[in-house]
Amino acid sequence: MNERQDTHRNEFVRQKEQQFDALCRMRGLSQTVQRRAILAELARRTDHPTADQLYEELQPQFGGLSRTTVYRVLETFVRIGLARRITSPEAKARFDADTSRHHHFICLECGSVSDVHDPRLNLIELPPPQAGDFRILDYSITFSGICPHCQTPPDDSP
Amino acid sequence: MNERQDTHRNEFVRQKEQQFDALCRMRGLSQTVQRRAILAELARRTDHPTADQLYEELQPQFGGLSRTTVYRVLETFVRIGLARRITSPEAKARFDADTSRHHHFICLECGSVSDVHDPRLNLIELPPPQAGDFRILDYSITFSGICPHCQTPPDDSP
DNA sequence: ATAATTGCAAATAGTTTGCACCTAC
DNA sequence: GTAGGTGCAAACTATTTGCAATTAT
Repeated sequence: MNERQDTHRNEFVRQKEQQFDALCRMRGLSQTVQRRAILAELARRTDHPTADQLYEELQPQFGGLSRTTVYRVLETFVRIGLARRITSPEAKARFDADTSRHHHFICLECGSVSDVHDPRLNLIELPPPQAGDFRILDYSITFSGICPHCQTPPDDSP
Repeated sequence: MNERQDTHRNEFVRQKEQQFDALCRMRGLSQTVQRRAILAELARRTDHPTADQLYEELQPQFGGLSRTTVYRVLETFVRIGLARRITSPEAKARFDADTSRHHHFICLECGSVSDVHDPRLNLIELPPPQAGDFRILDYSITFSGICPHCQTPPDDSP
């Protein structure tokens, strides 16, 4: 029943390992045991684990793995485009008095959040998909990029 | 130049205060100075402030406001539907080895995150709006609701 | 009056940093 | 051999909790 899914997953893991290999060579990064293990575990899982969850899973398998390393390796993966960080860059809660459905833009540079009022987005009749027993109550679109304020970055050029 | 915007904002603040009033009466909540002040400040701002930003802004204005209270009041606002929390419920970073564009479902109950593979979402040609000097690099849709696992909640009924 | 709410201080959770040792290339 | 990577302990930041004092109704 899960055989086909497993096959897909294994194929995905293999792809990721290859990509890792290539990226390391390209960027002059070391292929350490820790990085391999963390990547394999992250690629194998579909539940979007936290750093801590990965640590808890891997630590027993080879002693002396450090939580710190997991955090650092994940950061590296994100930097080189091998993985993505779900949820906002700065992990602090932000609040909005506007409870109507609308969307947000988050600046990757400064972390600021602004409302997105593109009329086209309101035309999209996003059909709360009832699929797979998920009871979808709401949705929101988060755009990410560079805000006007950060377009001309901290004047480094003379 | 900002006159019209200011008018709108003030109107919005007023609406919010009314809503607060109604909700308090309905739910038997106290209308404290702190709650009024935090609501007014949150409603006035459009930058989706963090609890700390609100605290820093309000604290000087009336001595003895506590950070704790700001956190608690915001939580209350969210609970009664007066405000929204941007970013995921549990504010920890989650990672995903799948770097292709796809979307997520987050369970409001248990905080689990799963991929959303609704084909209709891929049809939506979301036009990275260049509007207002925002350089939009990416976007993702986050659905929220109740996951299959949490549909029949922790058996409280006898 | 009395039940809800606040403030303080201390605890907790997630994440980062400094520095000495270790390892991949 | 050496630059880059790791582990440990300690620091930091965001948030929560216990409890006594205060305030809204």
